[in-house]
Amino acid sequence: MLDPKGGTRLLEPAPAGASLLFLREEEMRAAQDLMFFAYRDFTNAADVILDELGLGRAHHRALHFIGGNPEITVTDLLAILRITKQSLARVLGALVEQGYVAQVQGRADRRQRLLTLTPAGAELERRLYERQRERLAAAYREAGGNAVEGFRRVMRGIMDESARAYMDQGGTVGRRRG
Amino acid sequence: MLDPKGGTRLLEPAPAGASLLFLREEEMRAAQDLMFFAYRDFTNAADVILDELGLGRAHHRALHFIGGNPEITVTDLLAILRITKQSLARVLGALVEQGYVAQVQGRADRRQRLLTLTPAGAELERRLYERQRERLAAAYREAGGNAVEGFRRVMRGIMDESARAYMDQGGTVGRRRG
DNA sequence: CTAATAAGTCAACATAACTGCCGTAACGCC
DNA sequence: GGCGTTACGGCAGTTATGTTGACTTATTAG
Repeated sequence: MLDPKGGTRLLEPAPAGASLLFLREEEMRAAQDLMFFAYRDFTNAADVILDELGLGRAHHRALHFIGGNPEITVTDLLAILRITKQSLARVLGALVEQGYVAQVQGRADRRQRLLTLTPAGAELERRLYERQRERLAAAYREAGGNAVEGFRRVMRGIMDESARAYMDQGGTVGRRRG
Repeated sequence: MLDPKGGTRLLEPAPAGASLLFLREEEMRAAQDLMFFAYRDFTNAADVILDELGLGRAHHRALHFIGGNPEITVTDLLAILRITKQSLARVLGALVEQGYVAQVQGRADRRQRLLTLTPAGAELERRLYERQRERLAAAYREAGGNAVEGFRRVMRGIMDESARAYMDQGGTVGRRRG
């Protein structure tokens, strides 16, 4: 009654009652592989550009989320990246020094140093984005719209509640909207 | 005509004809977010256990792929992980020393040191797997079978050809089959 | 006025990756 | 049977990215 599919016609002899369990385990193991390989090759896509500039993936992540959240506070960015202030400071320091990120004092709260991409930062972020876009777009195209919707749903299910909330706000930290 | 949704009720003035392009860009940016958050929380799932044992994610990855490929050669494992010999040596050394991985000399080729999980290694790998399984299974359950198939197709499309080949062999390096 | 918050900073450390180079043993071919 | 290649291991040094804990300063808020 737990099996909606009914028959279990297997090609190999299987221990009685274990076949569904076995199939699920295979499926979960395969999912682990999917996560590893897809993420590895997705992140690799931008590495050529980063290497040229002597930047790393941490810089890319910062550029990505600052780009998506102009005037984000340091605290909010830390919450998204889930790294420590020190780790971010190193990365952010390099990005500011090299003119990719600008910091301006908050107007409502002058303790804040709001982060925004400079034109150079926006251009770099776009170049990095393009590389990953190529991979993603190709995968989306091959898989089709239906598959993409399924992909979204599963990925959403894997992430934390807080990440889901972030995505529900259209990939922003929730303040502005236009 | 390019906009399938009809109305473009934007809060900001938008360049004419850019709406479809805009939607695709939003979609691709959202996909980057999906990759980041899902992978982050997927890998986090096993961290509690790893921390207790003083191991890292690199050890987990090695355990995972050795578990899925008993008697894998060092060279094959390096090709899967795409790290250098030195990086693997550190991780593998710890796993062997702590009794999670056994090395036996190859029979056909005695230069090889075939890697296999010991019973303790298999048990640890299973504990780590269980943590990630919970997350994946919950996401799969919520999303439904159709979505899972789409997820698979998209993830497959994102990864390299060599990774696809690996997955086509049922998540093995291609030699044995049972 | 005082406590809490936002941000920055210093020092020290851990990890997981990298490079380049060298050595040994075993395989495989001409 | 010798020689080039492969599989594996190891050394030394470097880099990228993360960590902790303690401390400072400016500013906000109760």
